Amino acid sequence: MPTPLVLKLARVLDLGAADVAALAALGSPSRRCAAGRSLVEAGRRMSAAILVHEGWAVRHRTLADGRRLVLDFVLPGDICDPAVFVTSRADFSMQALTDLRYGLVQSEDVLDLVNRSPRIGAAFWWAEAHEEAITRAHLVAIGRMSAYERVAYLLWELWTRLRVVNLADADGFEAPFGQDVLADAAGLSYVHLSRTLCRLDRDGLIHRRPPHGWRIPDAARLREAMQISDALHLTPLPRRIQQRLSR
Amino acid sequence: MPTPLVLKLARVLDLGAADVAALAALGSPSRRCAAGRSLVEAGRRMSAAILVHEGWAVRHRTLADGRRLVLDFVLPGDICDPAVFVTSRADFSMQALTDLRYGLVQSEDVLDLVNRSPRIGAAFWWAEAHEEAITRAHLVAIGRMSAYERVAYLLWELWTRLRVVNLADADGFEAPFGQDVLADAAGLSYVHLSRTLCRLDRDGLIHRRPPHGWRIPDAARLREAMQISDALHLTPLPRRIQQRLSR
DNA sequence: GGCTCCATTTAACACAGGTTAAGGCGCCCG
DNA sequence: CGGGCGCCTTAACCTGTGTTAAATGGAGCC
Repeated sequence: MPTPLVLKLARVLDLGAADVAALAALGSPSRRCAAGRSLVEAGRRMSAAILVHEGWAVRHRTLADGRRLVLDFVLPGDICDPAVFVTSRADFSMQALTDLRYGLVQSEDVLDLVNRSPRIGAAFWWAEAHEEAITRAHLVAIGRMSAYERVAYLLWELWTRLRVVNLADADGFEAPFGQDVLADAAGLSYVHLSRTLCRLDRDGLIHRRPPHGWRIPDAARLREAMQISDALHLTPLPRRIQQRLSR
Repeated sequence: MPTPLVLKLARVLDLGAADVAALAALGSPSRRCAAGRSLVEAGRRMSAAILVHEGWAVRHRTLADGRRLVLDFVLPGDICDPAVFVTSRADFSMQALTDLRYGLVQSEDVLDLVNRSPRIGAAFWWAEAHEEAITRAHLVAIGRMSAYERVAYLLWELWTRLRVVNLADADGFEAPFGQDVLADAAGLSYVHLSRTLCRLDRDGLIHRRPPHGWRIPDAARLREAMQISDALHLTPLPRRIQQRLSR
């Protein structure tokens, strides 16, 4: 069974057996972290990238008066801050939503890896660019979409990302968090988030199976509701580029 | 006179004369583009990163029904999409706000540069991470700050970034665009943006000198208004990392 | 100087979403 | 089996921001 990171990268890069082995070894030994704990604290100096093997986390940021925004969800196979080594201090916090299994990749090691193997390098680059694309889409959603569209978008994004790493099935997924987290990701109050979910439910765009099940009865209608098109860079790289990586 | 890119990177990395020369040569020959023209169209395949030498641009995204969000401003010294080579299609559009002088760096060349010189590589990495930090801060601003705080934040961000490349002075800057652009960056209607600017003006946080002058009479009070702390990774990299780049 | 054009401001009104508070419901635990 | 506790939902009300439209003001031009 390939690791989630390999699953993700395999759709973008042609990976040889050696690459797969190298990627599978990334972030060992694995460490654990209990649900609710913070792995990264905004403002702290960071010395390693965090590769999540198993479990869910969020990156978020809290304003002086407690208002919080969830920047994104960190899923298995995600590298939180692949560019640590050029980043002086964390500009976000990271918190485990479930018990977590993860690994660290020290800044210096990232640098060496990237320099030594163009393919692993590309993997880190891609991870960084992917993360940025997600953040940009999120920005558009929060900046210009209505609550209804925005929540539809977030659910679709999660579902899409989970399917890539085989953690969702064709008609829905399990998400281990409460509505407060989703509200902070959507930039809504939890009350209005609840209203909005009920509407999506009533309209048949989603179906909730408590406590944590989200079914998507009609993917096409959900996509239609969200006004934005899929642009998470999940398609394979052009051959031209791939060849340059093979040296 | 160092190029804006060099000015920016010099605060993060210790650059030798050779590095400076290499960076100064990036993105030649320079090309021109008239104000208002699009340089990148969302959904198109991109084949080069764009290094802006002179002038202002924005990256933005438009929904099906015309609602638009400005993702960020592209200033001299900024590399738009340093990670092009791992990115399949543009997920944003880019438009010149003024006449522009810029250069292209072909995807394949980025890859070679990055692999050949660890220092130039780090420069691209840093540019990508910096861009992402800006986007994240923007996300927090739009997601959880009031219109007042948010506009204060955007003006402060522009001012800060411009000072890094010597394009602003100690008490303000010139920004060559109308309120509609700023409104799309703040995720507000232009009417409410105008109201908000007037309030900021009345409160003495900013002073506008038409048509394009923005004075900041009291930087401390502006920062106070914005609830968020500077986190654009503009501080030097740790020595430990720098040493690894010198090989 | 007066006209036109464009960007900005003001005004009046509408509505999405926030706030506060109360109610429902399932789940754990005694 | 009953009580209590979290979480989610509903309701009523309030406010910030959007919308539409008209007024103002400055820059260029005749």
